[in-house]
Amino acid sequence: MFIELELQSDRPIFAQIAQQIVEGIASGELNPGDAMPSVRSLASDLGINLHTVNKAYQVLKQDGFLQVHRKKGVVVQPGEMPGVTEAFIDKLHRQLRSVASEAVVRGMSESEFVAASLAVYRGDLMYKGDNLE
Amino acid sequence: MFIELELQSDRPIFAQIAQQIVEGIASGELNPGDAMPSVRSLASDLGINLHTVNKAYQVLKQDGFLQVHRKKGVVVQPGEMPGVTEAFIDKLHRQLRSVASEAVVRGMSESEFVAASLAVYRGDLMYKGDNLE
Amino acid sequence: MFIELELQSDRPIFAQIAQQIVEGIASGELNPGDAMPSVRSLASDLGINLHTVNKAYQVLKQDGFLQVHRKKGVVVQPGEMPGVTEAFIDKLHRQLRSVASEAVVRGMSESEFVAASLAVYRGDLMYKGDNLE
Amino acid sequence: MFIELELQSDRPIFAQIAQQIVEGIASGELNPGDAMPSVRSLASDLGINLHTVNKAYQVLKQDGFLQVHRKKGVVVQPGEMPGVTEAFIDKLHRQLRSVASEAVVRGMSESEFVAASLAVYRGDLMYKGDNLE
DNA sequence: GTGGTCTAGACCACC
DNA sequence: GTGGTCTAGACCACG
Repeated sequence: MFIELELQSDRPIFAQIAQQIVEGIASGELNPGDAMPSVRSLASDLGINLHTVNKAYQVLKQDGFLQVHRKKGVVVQPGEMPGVTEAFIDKLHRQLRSVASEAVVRGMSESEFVAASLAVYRGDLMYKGDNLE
Repeated sequence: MFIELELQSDRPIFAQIAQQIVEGIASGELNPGDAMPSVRSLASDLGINLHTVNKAYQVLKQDGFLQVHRKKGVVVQPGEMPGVTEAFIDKLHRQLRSVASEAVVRGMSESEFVAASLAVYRGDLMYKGDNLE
Repeated sequence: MFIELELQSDRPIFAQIAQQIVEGIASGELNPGDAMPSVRSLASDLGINLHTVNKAYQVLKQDGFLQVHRKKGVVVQPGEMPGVTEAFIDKLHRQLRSVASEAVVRGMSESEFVAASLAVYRGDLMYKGDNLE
Repeated sequence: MFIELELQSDRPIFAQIAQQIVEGIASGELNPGDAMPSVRSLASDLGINLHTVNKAYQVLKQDGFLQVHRKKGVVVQPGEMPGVTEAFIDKLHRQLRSVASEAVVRGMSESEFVAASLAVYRGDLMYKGDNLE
């Protein structure tokens, strides 16, 4: 699991970590039940504070993507992943809307926009697709 | 031009204003050359601080969506709107990626995701569509 | 709003704070829309670190009892309080079960146990009851 | 005696064990004088550490629910079970209060709350009730 | 060793 | 002024 941080981004570090873990799950690089590195080791690997890693884990635990297991530490949700909840739909629409309106104003066509969405969606399945041969 | 703020959102108010102005342009509710309300009046209408409105305008001016006109004050870009720059493509991909990976993990199908993107893109053209008919 | 901490309790400080705020809402001492003290001021009042107070606020925000308002800081949920969710029922049963089984073994009768539950439930409405005259 | 652990619960394993033993006594599944499985065998059955089971036994011995018997090893308190001490009343009230106040805020009615308490109390007597008929 | 909690002190964006 | 984030370093319960 490789995580690359942009320390000087406007996006919080913990959010970057959380997102890349989700991407890892989406791509099949991380599988249900897999053990995550301990907060300490990941923090040390990334050269950041353990609390920052911990916050990322907490956020994902809260959303149901990770679980804290008493014996194995933090693991990727071994049971059922959270589904397409109403809250997620809301979030999805809000984020899409913010980016779509700018695309419209900048003159990006409908097909270009949809093509970009599709490409990105498929990109997240890259690894998994490779694994499935 | 109606702007609705969510004071308890995690999204900064100035960003909410900026986005809704872009949406207004996308939908055709705001047209090139239109005069924007003065910082003071908009701030007063929204019941917020002058600085907040000003920051929203600054951001949009910076991106080329607004212009400062000698007599009319702040106006919607009367000339050519900023196009699909490489920077925008990057931003688009980054934002899509963040939401797409979560969609994948939550089990949202490719077609559902693309349909959502399309719906949102078209939603931004709602007003314009109405006007065109 | 008075909060009393047991610094040497096994119960985390942040949890004590969170619970006493909920009790304050239950009793009517805190009403929807009321502004909570800032993390800094409450922390200073209680003689603890601001992060500890912050965590209590975060937990309550997560559960929907508090909201973070961009202008007023942290406020008591002004809209609808979270209802009797399935998750709460689960939590309720788990906690009741833990205490009820011990009550049974210690020979506390059914009526004594129910009476205690009732008394405690009503106790939480003490202030509110007083206010309603 | 069946003990089921939730490894990903926030509740310590030793506490889960201790509670389920108390529940076993409450339900009549475990009777005064009954021999408890040895620390080693129980630990092995549950697939956990010796120390963890030991700690559960220590806690229960401390409270008077278990006793160390010269020959039989650890047994369920053969004499008089601990009664309704003042310390227990305190604990009972503290725990009930924490859950009752949240119930009040969430709009759970007095009768619903009392009904839940009663149901849980009786639930702990399920087995015993079955045996008595 | 793990995660959970707490402290202390700092910088930041926002309003 | 507010809350949000990050760092550094510490202690604890748990397994």
